[in-house]
Amino acid sequence: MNIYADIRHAISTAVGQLEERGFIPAGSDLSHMIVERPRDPTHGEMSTNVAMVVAKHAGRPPRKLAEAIAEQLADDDRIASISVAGPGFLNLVLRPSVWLNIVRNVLLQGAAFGRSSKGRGQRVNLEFVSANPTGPLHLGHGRGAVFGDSLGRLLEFTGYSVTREYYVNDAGSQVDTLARSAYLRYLEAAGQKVEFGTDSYRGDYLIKTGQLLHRTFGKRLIGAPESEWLSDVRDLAIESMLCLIRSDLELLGIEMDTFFHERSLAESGRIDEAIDVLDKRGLIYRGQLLPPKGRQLEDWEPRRQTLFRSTSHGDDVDRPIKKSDGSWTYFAPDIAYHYDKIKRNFDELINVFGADHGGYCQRLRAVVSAFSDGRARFDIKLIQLVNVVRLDERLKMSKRAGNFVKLQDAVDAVGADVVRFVMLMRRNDAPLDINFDEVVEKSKDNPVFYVQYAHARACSVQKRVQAAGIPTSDEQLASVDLDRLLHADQITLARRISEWPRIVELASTHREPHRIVFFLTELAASFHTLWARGNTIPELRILNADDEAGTASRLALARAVALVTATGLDILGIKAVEEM
RNA sequence: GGCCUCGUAGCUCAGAGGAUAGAGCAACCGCCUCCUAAGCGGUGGGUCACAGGUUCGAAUCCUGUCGAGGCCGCCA
Repeated sequence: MNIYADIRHAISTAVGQLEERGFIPAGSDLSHMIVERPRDPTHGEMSTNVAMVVAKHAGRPPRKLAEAIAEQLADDDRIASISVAGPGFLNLVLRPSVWLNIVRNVLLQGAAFGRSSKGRGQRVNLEFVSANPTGPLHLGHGRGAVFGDSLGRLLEFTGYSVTREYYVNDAGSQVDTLARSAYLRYLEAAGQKVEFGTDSYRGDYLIKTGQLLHRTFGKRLIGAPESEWLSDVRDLAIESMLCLIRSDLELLGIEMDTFFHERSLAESGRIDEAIDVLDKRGLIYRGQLLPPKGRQLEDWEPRRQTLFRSTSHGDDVDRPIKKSDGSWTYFAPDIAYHYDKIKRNFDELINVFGADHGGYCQRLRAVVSAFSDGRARFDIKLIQLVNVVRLDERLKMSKRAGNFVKLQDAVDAVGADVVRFVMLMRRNDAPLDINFDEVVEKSKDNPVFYVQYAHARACSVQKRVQAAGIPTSDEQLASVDLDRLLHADQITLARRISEWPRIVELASTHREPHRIVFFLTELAASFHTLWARGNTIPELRILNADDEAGTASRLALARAVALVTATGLDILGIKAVEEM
């Protein structure tokens, strides 16, 4: 139940009635109508711009139109008062019982409150993380992982069917580098002294892989030419890195549905197949690219290459799919990969990429557009950098530099819930600074605890009452008289709770899980406010032994807060704590 | 040079084309005999980078300028 949608519907109906009466011509376009909570509380509890949207079409001044619509709405028993303001806003105040009934609904629906079927079961392919299988995940990967997973939960909550997919880059030269590095660790495990070049992965996470190689192959690979061991070592090293990555993801409660291996594309001839499809559409040609301007390439020479005419699908320059030696570029398997996604018949593709892939978006859009004749919905969410801030020090993470912060270290330090929450506090396209000192603070400076604390407080009163033997199941609370919750702070809280379905819908539509975080913080604030008010106004204290009926209704409100908070945290992939 | 993402309070950031642009932090002043003070209330703080345009109305949409970060053929 979304009260904003309900009232919006009532207003649409009112406009329809005015059309029927001939007050305004038929065919009003209400697509720009907004029904929202005004920022300024003196503008009522709900406001709409409908009169201004329709004014031109209606050929009447907005204020006159607003008055007519207000008249139509006069019989609606949900509306306590309605007024015309400013250039033609309609400001509504609803009867308190409307908000309180929503609270009752929360108790009846529990975790299902706010759930919707907006997505109508549409199948979404959600690709995220997709980090190269050459080492453990760092914080930057973690941000993409948390974002992707929470977005998946959000979409599922709103009626989509989500496939979480990880694209494993196991075919490029970086996995050969991985294999050579693992081989060095293997020699080390066999008791040899080795030296690591600058072009190898020197992280100690490969030590175990080296030992595993030693256990598997014994001394057989020592001194053998690379051509004899590379492929075996590579396979084992990749598998070992994927284990590492999977366990990193597990730390955050993330489980992928599909690991799609790049190598499977070349092996099954699917790259040729995909390029063929493009070729038949006249999008593949041999040609020469201009050198990038404003940037010095020392060894630049003009070369003829096989190119994809991405410019005919919105890209700003055509893209090479083959190197001059005739082998595929990185782009070619990606083309095949997205061809495969489209053939799997998803209604929508969403890719979660790191910011360094920004320059890659347009050509991928061109690919998807070319394969689907512009019909497939395709969204790329770029995840900006994560900086770890400690005092004035900002350490940028770079995988090769070795001074990156491992995801696992962060989770060990502050816990998975805190890591997840912090990662989701910013829009995905804004850089994120994490101050680990602040994030473990147990105060309102730390939004994780602020939200958790609200939930814990709400739970604590319930436990006390339960201990006293008073029944407090959600069902029982749903049947108590809520209409006695008439204090402004109580109604404010009920209103806040009522916004939840709308927030969920907005977050889902925009694919922005951070909106959930902001809502939960505001909900917690409203609850803390009411709670503290109980210190000065005894009637607002939730528990009052002399007033059982009042206690039950206030408890119902608190329980609704706990339910919505827990539901919201669940979308973020965070456990709500009951005691702190 | 081109492309991408941005530019909002001292700091970190929200902001479905709507009204006098909001939080939190930091600063200052208050609130525990009493449900978790891990909390609450109050005060101060703004040329929404800049300039045009679109319209009843722009932080939001369009164009340009400036600034930050990211990316730009045989790396993935």
